[in-house]
Amino acid sequence: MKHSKYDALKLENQLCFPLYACSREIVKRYKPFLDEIGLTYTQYIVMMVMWERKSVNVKELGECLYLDSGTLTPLLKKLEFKGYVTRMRSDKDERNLVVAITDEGEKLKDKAVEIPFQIAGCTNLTPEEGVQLYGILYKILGTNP
Amino acid sequence: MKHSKYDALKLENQLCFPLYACSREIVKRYKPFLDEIGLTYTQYIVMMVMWERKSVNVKELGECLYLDSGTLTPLLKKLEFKGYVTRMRSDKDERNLVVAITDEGEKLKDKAVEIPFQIAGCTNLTPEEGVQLYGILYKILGTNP
DNA sequence: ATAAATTAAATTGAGTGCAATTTAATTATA
DNA sequence: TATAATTAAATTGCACTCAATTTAATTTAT
Repeated sequence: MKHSKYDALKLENQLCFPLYACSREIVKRYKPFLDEIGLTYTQYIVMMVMWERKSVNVKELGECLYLDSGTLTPLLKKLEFKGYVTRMRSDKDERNLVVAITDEGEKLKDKAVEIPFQIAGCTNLTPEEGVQLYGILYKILGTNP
Repeated sequence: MKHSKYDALKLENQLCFPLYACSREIVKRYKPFLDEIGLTYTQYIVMMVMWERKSVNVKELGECLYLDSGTLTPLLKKLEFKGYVTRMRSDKDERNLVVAITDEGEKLKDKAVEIPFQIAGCTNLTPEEGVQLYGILYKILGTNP
């Protein structure tokens, strides 16, 4: 096998590329299930936070999801329009926007609860591989660049 | 620890979420290096294919990168405008668009060759973890949903 | 040979992502 | 206490990403 100083530039020698491709691939596999409840993938993970926390401000949401207000502001307006959350400035500090789940949003949880089980079979990872992957990904996320 | 039937909907119990977050995080870490050569991450992986293959059609490129013409067509027009590739219909089959690297595109490779080494230190994974991650990601990509 | 089916790109439109800037509110400081 | 610095969202603008449709070329089936 011939070597060149350019080997490091080959797609097959990258870790970033399969990570990027895999991420998009998995989101694509969620789509048919998310379509049934009318959410995009990003809206779904926002709702996951809402189902757990009931009420958060945009900053906290951004910290949970690694997203900023440029992404979240229009997305939250859509979720508000669909009736799943409310958006109100905080009384204590009017810079903060409090996002709170509605009854409709709570109801959606009962439809969404099936999704993790429906999606479970869509990769062929062993439980050990799942655990490994989880650990490695969070190790990367924990690294300050 | 209390359990609920909604546990599977918690963000911390998802594999897809850290994958999605990690992918975006890594692309973000490439940005300062890619800025120096004036490419976006997606343009960079397209150029990686071009540096290896010299000439491909859009379909092949899409298969390599898991992207479709909706993403590739405008992106390739930008790379053509920058002078790194040419775009020409195939003589044999005019449905195919042949994308070929230019001399300018080849020159860019010498600037880009440093990037994999500059980026190498940006995660704290052990070599074993890198290999594990690589294997697991390609296992997922190889799964037909 | 011609019509029907298939294929490859391009186009369209909705929805992110994100860097950079702006606006408004709050806090820290001279 | 005015002013400066900081903070939280919103806004702006550019670049994807992808489903669905359209257009044009080629194959297949009649």
